[in-house]
Amino acid sequence: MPSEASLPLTATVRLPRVRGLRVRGQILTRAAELASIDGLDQVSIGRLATAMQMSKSGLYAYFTSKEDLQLATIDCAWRVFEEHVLQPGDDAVEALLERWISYYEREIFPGGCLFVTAGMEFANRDGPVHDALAAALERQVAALEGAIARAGAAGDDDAASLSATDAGQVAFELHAVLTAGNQRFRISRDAAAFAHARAAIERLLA
Amino acid sequence: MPSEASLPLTATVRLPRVRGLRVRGQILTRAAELASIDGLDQVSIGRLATAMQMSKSGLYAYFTSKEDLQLATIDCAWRVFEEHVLQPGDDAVEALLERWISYYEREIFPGGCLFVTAGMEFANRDGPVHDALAAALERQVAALEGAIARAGAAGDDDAASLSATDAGQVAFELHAVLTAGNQRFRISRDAAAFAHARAAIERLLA
DNA sequence: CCTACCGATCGGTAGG
DNA sequence: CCTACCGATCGGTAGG
Repeated sequence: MPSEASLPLTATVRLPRVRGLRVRGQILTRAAELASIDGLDQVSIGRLATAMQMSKSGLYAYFTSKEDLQLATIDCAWRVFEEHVLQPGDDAVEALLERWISYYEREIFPGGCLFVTAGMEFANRDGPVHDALAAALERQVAALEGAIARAGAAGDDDAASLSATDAGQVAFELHAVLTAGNQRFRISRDAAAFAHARAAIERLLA
Repeated sequence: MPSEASLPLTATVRLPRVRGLRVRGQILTRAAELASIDGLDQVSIGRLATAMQMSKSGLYAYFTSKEDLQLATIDCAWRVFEEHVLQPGDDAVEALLERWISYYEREIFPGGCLFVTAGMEFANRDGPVHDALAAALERQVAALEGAIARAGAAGDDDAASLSATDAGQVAFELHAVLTAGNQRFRISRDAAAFAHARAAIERLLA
């Protein structure tokens, strides 16, 4: 029995497992791209398999069901959002907001923010996918609220008066303006939407 | 040939045509309800036929294709929006905005505003359905802009300074806040979203 | 308005 | 990871 442990299991098992994780990541990235354009539900197992040049049942080696795939896709998309908007160091409100708009503007997801699209898609349904999307929305607003509160605590010029009114209220308004910028850019295909969003933010922070 | 005109065609043709229009209206109302909940694409001919207790091909007596049905549904939903929000007489900005929020709050469409849901659903697609939804969004913003401009012209106290800044910018922000209220109410199922929206409006008009 | 049908695609499974 | 298959549903048509 102890001899089992000395077998080169790490080599024969861990390597494919690492590769499997990498492939899984590639599938999820592709799924998030497609979902941002067409919505989560439109990303069928068949279409995604074709896009990845594998068979449908090949995908089922990585995901147990479509819902499982959708949840993993949301997770992947959230990590992308965090990486581009929340984590890059400078957590001043203005810097955070500019990164946020720029993340829409540069089309990090080719179809715009996945959370706006998929959020409304699942708004009226129940279940884990709805809950994951609702949680992502809450986390987005909480990130804004946190940045406002931190700015107020640091004694920032405008920011202090901002959090004095109500950080939650300002966070709602900022989030509304940000997502409206994305929304109007996607639907009207007019980059003026971002100019509107930036002007609104300037007014809000003044 | 002139005798044809004296035949009672009006009785045998117009009556069924009137009934046909009424049935068509009922189908579209049901379609708009379902689409507000699940999205336009999820309203399949089969599901809608079952909901109306008729056969699929029965529906094809009223619509030539699914796209035709979707365009007619958008038309129907717009008329409902107009009736509840735009037309009721008092075109002061505050009254218009209160009707708008109330229209979300009372769930005139059971799944919230069809234009927000379907707008994002078709945001990245091309074709007549996208164009119809984009036009509806533009008309919504234009209605807000018009109300602001009229208030400014009438020499309203706050309103004059409002349109002085930029009616288009204020309309963008009001629309952002309105739709964000609907969005967060649908996803988070928390009526506090409307309190946020009302507070935002008060701040914007002050 | 109906029944009956078309080919395509859906999510998912069997068996390897 | 594959082929081959399942029942269900899709948009749409034929023919009445």
